[in-house]
Amino acid sequence: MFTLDYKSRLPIYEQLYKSITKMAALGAVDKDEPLPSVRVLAQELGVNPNTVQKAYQMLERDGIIYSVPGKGSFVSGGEAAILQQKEIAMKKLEEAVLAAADCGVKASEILDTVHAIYNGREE
Amino acid sequence: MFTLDYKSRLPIYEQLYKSITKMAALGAVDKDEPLPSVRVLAQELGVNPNTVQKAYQMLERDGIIYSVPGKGSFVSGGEAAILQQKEIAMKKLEEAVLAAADCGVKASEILDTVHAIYNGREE
DNA sequence: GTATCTGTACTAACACACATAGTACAGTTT
DNA sequence: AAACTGTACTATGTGTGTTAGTACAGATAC
Repeated sequence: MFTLDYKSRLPIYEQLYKSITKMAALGAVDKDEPLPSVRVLAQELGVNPNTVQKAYQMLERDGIIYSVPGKGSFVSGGEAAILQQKEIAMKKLEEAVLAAADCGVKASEILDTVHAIYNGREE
Repeated sequence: MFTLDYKSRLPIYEQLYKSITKMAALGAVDKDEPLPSVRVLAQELGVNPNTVQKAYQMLERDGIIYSVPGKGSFVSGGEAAILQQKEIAMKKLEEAVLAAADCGVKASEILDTVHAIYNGREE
């Protein structure tokens, strides 16, 4: 269900956070759908329950999921996730464009790249 | 000369690496211009000489600078730096565009953003 | 030649964040 | 009652980044 890179510089709990946020944003999980329990997911991934809990807490703090003691954790409506993901993407886009411009890349080259990516997506 | 974020998750030696690479790529430092010595720069930045040396070693490994024992460290021609920076920027661009597309951002919106950035740069 | 700079190469120790291990408690479900 | 859920807490291990200190050889200036 999730793919982790245990050797990444990114902490496991952040990888989990990003994974679940992305799934929520893309609609891969439905609203109010239950997530695996802290203990179950920890065992599935081969990590400590504390690590999963940390990710869940961050997700709840940001409105991506909500947790009910005794019942479980569930994905909220995807709006918060979508907005967050879009904001991150646009910020990264701006950074990349500015960096490319600094290196002398022409606007046309950037635009061509964007076109190529969009064309490659729908075929 | 350099701005460091001592609390960043990015190690200081990597911040230094990126700073110097960017300066070399943008022509802010000339070819064969001497860099501050390991010890001097360390004192200026308030860090350990070992940390600076680590950055210099990585820079030399990647052809951004060259070091001569007994003499000092000097910036190479900026070509390697420019190529590397451009490659990084284009890769980030692709990532950002894909992420934005996943969130339902239209191609036109991306293109508008790119245009806005380029227009904002020359005025 | 001496002093002082340079890069380079080590070892030892400290600090911090991440992750683990274990325990405990209250609420929910069966 | 049993088995699950989230939550909270302490203690411990571990790896990485950083510091501290020392040492040596080459280059430069006096």
